[in-house]
Amino acid sequence: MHKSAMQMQHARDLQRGVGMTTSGIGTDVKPHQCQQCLKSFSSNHQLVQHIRVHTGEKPYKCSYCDRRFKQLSHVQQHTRLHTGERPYKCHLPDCGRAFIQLSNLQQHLRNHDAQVERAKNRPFHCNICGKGFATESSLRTHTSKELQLHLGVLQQHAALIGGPNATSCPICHKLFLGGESLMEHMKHTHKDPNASGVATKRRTANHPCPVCGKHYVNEGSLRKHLACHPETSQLTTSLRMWPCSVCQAVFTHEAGLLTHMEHMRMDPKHQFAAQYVLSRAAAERRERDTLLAAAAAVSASNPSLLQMGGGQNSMCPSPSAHSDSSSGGGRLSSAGSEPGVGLLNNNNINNNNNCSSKLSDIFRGAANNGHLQQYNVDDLHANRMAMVAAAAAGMQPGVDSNSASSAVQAAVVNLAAAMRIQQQQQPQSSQCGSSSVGGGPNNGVNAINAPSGMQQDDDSANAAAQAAMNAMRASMAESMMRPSIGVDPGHHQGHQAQNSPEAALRIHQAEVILRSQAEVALRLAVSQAAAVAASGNSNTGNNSNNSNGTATNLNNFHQAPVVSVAQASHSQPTLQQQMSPELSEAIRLENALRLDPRALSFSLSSHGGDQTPPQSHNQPSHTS
DNA sequence: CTGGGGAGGGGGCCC
DNA sequence: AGGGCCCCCTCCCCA
Repeated sequence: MHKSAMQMQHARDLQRGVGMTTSGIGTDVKPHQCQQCLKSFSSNHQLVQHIRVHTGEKPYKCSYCDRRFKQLSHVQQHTRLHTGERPYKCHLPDCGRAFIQLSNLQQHLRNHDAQVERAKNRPFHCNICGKGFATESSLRTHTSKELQLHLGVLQQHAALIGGPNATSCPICHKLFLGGESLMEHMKHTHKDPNASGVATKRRTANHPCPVCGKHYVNEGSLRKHLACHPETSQLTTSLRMWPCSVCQAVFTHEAGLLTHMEHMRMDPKHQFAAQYVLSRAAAERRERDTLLAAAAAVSASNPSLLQMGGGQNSMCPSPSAHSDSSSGGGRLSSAGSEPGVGLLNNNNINNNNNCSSKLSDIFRGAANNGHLQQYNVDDLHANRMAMVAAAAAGMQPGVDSNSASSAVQAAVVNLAAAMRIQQQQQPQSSQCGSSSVGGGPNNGVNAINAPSGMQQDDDSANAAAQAAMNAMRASMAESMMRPSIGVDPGHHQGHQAQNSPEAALRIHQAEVILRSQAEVALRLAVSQAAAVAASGNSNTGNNSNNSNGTATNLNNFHQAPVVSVAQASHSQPTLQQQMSPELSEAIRLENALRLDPRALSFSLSSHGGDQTPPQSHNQPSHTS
C-alpha cells in the first residue's frame, strides 16, 4: 500500500518537473488555476483545497477542542495530541522516542546522525555532564565551570526534594519528580481520566528533627528545617546533595540519584552521565568496603580505637555511645544525652608527648594533655569528628531509616579517610612543633585534619590504617572511568591516577566534600562545647587545663570518670576564664572558619606541600 | 544563540 | 472527481 519514501519522493520530483513545464515550457496541462495567485493544479479538488488558503475557510473541526482545519488529515493529525497517540517511534535502541508526525521522527533521526557527527568532532567528554568538546583546552575550561556549577547545586538545592521518586510518562517519556505530577500530566496531556498508571506514594512525615522532634515528609525538608536550630544550622549548607547533572533533579541520597540514572540511562541526554555516575558509584562502593574492612582490621588490632559506638556499628554514632577506653582508663559521661556533647565527652585520651596539635588539645578540652598515649589519636580524633558530624546530622539509630544509617557510615568513613589521608601525606607535620596553631607551614588550622603528635605507638593499627589508605587510593584510581586524555595537571606526582584531569577533578571534589564535613564537625563540636561551658555547671573536679597546654593531672582525670569539656571548663570564676585556652582557641578557630572557609584546608592529593596555608587571621595564637 | 521537539499548513499522490 | 492520506516545509517555543 505504502510506497517507500524514496519512491514517493522520486514520483514527486517527476511531478514537480512536470509542473515546471506546465508553467510554460512543458506540454503537461494543469488546467485548474487559482485566480488569486495564478497557481495551477491538476485537479479541481486540489484547487478547491488550495483556495481555502486564501479564503481562510476551515471546514474540519477537532472533536476534542475548538480548533478548525482546512484539511481533514490535519484534524486527524491534530487529534493525536489529544489521544496521546504517537505512532512514529525511533527505532534506535538507546532512544525509543515517539512522535505524532512522521516528519518529526525523520527530523529526530537526522538529529541522531548529527549527534554522531558532532561526537566524532568532539572526542573530549566531560565526566560530569557528558558534553563533548573538540579540544582539551575547551574541555578544561568547561570542567572548571561545570564543577563550580556542580558544587553550587549541592549547596543551593538543599530544599529541592526530588528523592528517588522520579518517574517518567509511559506515553511521552517526560520525566516527573513524583507520581502526582505524572498523574496530572496524564490527565491533562494524555486525557487519561484514570491516570493511575503509576502508583503514587502517600507522603508521610517520618523524618523527625533530632532537636525539636518535629516531623517532616522527607529528609530535604528536615535539612531545611535544621537551619533554624543553632546546633544544626551549619549542617544545612554543608551536607552533600546528589544532583543530576543533566536534568537538574536533586536527590538527598546517592540511591535516589542512582535510581534516577538507572531509569534514564536509555535517555540520550542522560546516557553519558548515567554511565559515569553508575560506574563511579560501583567504584565508590568498593572503596567503602575496603575502608570498612581496613577499619575493622584497625579495630581488631587495637579494640580501643573504634569502639566508640557501643555495641552497634563501631562507626555509627549513637547518643548513648560510650567509649570504653580501657587504655586511658577513663569513662565517658553518661550525661551526654546530646550527641555532640556525649561525643565530646569522650575526651579522656592521653598523649605521651606535647607535640599534639591544637585541635587534639581542643578536643581533649579540659581533660588536659595526658601522659602516655596508648593509641592513635589521629584515628580517634578522626572517628570522633566524623561521629560528631554524623550524629549532629540527626542520623542517630532509630531516627531514620536504613538510608540514614548508610549515610552515617559514609560520612564516618569519608571523614576518617580524609583525616588519615592527611596524616599519611603530611608525615612531617606530625613532628613536634610543626603543627602547632599559628606556627609553621602546616598551621594549626590545617592540623585540624591531621592531629599530629602521633607517636606511632600502635604500629599494627597504623599499618592497617595505612593499608586502608592505600587501598582507597587504589580504588579511587580504579574508579577513574574514562580514559585519560593525557593531560597532566603538572603538580601532581607520585600516583598514577592523579595524572589525568579526571583524577584531579575527582580528588578535588572529594576534598571539597570532606573538608565541608570536617568543618561541620569542628563547628558543631565547638559550639556545643561552648554551650555546655556556658551552662554554668561548675561542680566538676579540678581537672582543668593549664594555660600552656602541657600535661597535667592525669590522676584527676582518671579519678573523675565523668569528664566533659564543660565540666572541666568550669573551675574558673567567669565564663571567659572558665574556658580553657584550648576551648577559647577552638572558638576562635571556629570564628576564623566563618570568616574564611578555606581555613580548614587539606589535600587528598599527594602534593601536600601545594596547599596554600590559610590566612594568618585564621591562625589563632595559642598563647593569646 | 543554538539545538531540538511540537504543531500548523501547503501540496501531491493514490484509490 | 473527490476523499483520504502522506510528505515536508516552516514557525514557534523551550531549555
